[in-house]
Amino acid sequence: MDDLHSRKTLPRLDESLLTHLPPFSKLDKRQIRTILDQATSRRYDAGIAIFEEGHDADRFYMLLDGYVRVVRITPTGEQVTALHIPAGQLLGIARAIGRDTYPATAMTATESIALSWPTRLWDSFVQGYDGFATVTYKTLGHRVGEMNTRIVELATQQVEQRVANALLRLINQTGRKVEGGIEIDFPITRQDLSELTATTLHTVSRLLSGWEKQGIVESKRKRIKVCDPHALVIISQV
DNA sequence: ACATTAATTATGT
DNA sequence: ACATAATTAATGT
Repeated sequence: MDDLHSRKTLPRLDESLLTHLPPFSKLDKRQIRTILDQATSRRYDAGIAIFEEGHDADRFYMLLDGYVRVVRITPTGEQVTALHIPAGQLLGIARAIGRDTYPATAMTATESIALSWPTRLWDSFVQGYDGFATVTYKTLGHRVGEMNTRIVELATQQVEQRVANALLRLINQTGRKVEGGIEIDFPITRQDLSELTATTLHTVSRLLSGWEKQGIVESKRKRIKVCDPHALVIISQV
């Protein structure tokens, strides 16, 4: 509410910001221009809530840089991370699934910047822009699919397989190739991993220590590198 | 098979 | 120096 009127003379956003991103890739320059002119851009520090579960979904967002964790808070106050969203994807699109409040909280995992639009523009985006609807519903479908498989994992697999799977997904979606392995591209703690897998940070710590001795992973504080993805695949399939 | 508790050590500002 | 992160062992369900 109080951060909007500080943007009178925006350093005019460049059109190339959006031209490559799937939801907008089919649009011409003029369309992108009007979309950008309606957008608000904002920078977020790491660990900040972009929006919170249950609040009025007054805006929807396009993450331009950084990573965001979609988090749900249980009645007992624990956090459960539903999924991670990398730069270049939409978030807060409650309107797309017919809601007027956000179903979860979006926390920045890194310093991030995002564009946002008032939710009342959503319908005009869907109707007026070719490819916007199909692409967003595709990523939406992908997300529920992922959450679905995670639910199955939580119900059927045991802890070691779950964190192995979580690590594999993380390096697939947000992995960065580095010497001798793939590293997760944002700071992640054992606590974070435990929230992803519904276990404790202690168990995660033990597992990682064990894997580290076997040369499967390597980790410093807030950094995890997977050296032998295949070994994790084996573990995850026991 | 895993959580909880607690004590200890390491690491980043 | 201080807070936050990670490890480790012991005990509990």
